[in-house]
Amino acid sequence: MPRPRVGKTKSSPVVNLKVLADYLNLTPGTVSVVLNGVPRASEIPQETQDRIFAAAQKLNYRPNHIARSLKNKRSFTIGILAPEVSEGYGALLLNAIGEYLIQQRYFYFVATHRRRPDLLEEYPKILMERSVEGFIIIDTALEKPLPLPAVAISGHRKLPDLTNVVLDHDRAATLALQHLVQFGHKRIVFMKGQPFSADSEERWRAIQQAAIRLGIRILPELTLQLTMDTFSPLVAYPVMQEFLKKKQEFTAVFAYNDFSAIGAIRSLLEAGFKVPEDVSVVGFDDVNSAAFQNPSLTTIRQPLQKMAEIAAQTLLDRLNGREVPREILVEPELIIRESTGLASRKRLNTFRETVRQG
Amino acid sequence: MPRPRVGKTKSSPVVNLKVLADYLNLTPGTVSVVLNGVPRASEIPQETQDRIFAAAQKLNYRPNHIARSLKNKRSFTIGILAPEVSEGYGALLLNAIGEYLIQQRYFYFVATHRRRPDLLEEYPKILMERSVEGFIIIDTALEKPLPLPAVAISGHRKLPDLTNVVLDHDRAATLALQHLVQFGHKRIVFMKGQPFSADSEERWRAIQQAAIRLGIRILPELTLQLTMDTFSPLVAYPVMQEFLKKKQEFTAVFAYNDFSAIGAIRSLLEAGFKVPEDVSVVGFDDVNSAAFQNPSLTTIRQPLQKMAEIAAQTLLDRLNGREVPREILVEPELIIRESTGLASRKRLNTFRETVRQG
DNA sequence: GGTCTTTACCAAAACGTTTTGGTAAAAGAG
DNA sequence: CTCTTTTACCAAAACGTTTTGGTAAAGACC
Repeated sequence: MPRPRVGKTKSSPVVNLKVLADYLNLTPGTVSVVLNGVPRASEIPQETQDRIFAAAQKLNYRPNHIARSLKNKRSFTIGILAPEVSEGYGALLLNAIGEYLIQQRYFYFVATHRRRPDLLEEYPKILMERSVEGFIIIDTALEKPLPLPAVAISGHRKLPDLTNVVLDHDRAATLALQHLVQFGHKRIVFMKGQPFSADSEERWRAIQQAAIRLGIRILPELTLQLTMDTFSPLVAYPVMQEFLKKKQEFTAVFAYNDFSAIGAIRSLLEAGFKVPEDVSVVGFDDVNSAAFQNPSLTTIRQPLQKMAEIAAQTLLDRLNGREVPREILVEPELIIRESTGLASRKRLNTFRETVRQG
Repeated sequence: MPRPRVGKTKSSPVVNLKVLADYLNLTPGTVSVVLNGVPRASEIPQETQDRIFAAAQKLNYRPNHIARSLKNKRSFTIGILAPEVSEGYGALLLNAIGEYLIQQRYFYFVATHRRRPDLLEEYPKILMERSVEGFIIIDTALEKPLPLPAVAISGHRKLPDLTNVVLDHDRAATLALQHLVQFGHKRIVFMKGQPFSADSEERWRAIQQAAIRLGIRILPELTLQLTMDTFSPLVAYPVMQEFLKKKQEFTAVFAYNDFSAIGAIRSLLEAGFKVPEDVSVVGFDDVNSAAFQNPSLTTIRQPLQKMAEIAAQTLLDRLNGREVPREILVEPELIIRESTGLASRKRLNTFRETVRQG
């Protein structure tokens, strides 16, 4: 370990309880009691209390959070585990989590494991060395339970002392498919999320179920599997390109998320399809930029900031000894924009032509 | 302060130096010396050292980082100040900073001040209570110097003990304008960044200078001022709408960043303009989704991950006692995609028609 | 004026480390 | 066999808090 050569640039004599107490001709213990307003502070006369507060203000005393944590065994810090701080999903969540936490005087450490199993094993431990009090897990499929209270956003494993904040995927699938059905779509391309993505399985289950209910057939030849580990539109772009080579008939795409929708649209446009005239596309998430795509994205909105807030609040509740539910369901919303439209017979035909001419 | 009711779910007896030492029939001091491999460890015979390491492994001893920080006065934690964790810019930076830091066994706290002066005043102090060793400042115009070493990304104020990591804005402006000039653009709409955005001033200065060099006139009636405090495309959408009502002649837009470019394009398309046939648009930043816009964005790429890494590395160097420069310049790159094209006379005329017919 | 309460504090231990000054015991020197 | 050196540790203090058991001094009471 390197020598501690770090420090204050200005060597202003750091004022701790000791120097504050000396200044007041009191002991640190007394000052601490008053400053923290614990019950026993009532033993101290008002006059002295005023003196203490005044001096603390004057000397600009700031308690050392580290010393305090050591003594109290509370760090007011939580750990966040995520595959990465991604542009849409991750940033939105992190921002909302951070806002809530800082209001409650908590902070967070984030460890991005890039889905590497060794890091997924290691990082929780490092975070615990740092005395985090609990975890928020984002888009991460845990193998083992964590030894501290945790809340998962888009996790689905039932694990001890873990609360899952999950979207109502059944409702989400129904909203999306209903919308497409109403526009007359029958041959719909579905994208299955990457196997490592926490939502993939559950969402796919929900889609299959909704499809049955709505009388839509999910055709293997129209089912695409995402594999690339990225949040960029690249996740779907080549997959869609490959698919188009097979010249299948279809009039709509239900993407795994907004970024895959964006990548797919890009690929469709390059191949000469028009969106939504030839092909309708539905996204998922409603990231900030979805509304500003061209065409703007019809999508299933996940209330991400709300989910983030719920997650943070639930964890803090749990940390402060309250009972919390094992699962919290949040409702999606269908946001209709420009990327979906009628699948008329005529359009289907033009579309066929397009395809045949390649 | 609430009673510390928090804790391990499983009450596995937490193993600290004391219990490890007891287990070994040694004292904590001895064990510490060996485990840390400090020079004096050579006094301890190899056999004992092996015993210690074996026991540490067996009991799964993890040093308490808080206690260690208290003693060593090193927290291996830095503070990040940013207006928010935004979707493009912020997320990209945070991700890269985090990757670098965690490799060096550092972590960060982020405080998002939403440009509120009171929070900008308060948060650095809270972060310092938490014993951060230094700061990374993102897109934040500091009023006063911070009392700890700091590195600013896109900051321009010269302050003591602060290193600025800045883009070469002169080069950036030249690249963009040259590109437009080569395509024959003369009447170019410029966007000035929000006054509170750290890059606004410097970038505008660079643009003005480059314009003179390249013989382009910056016309007041073609100069747009952004004001909205958001990283979403909404930042430019209404501004462009307003501008279009004035029916000015122009063939290109140099946006303040990618999101404002996206918002502007949206607005142009809605008004019936074609991009790039009628109007060319140049963005700035090259966020992940820029390549997947439709049309894909021609833009000035800021090497954000590189800047983030430089910032993190520089701060750590400084913290470990090395000399660091006051300013580090990074080079932009022109990424030519679909949103720019020729401004031919003919096109200008068609464009005029379009405008006249409103 | 002695005893009992109350008031207004203090002293010391503890949290889990690291660091430094010692020191018994063993080994080596003569 | 004594004296010195080396070996292999230990003991205690310190980091900045919080908490708890005390305790002098002042006041109340008879």
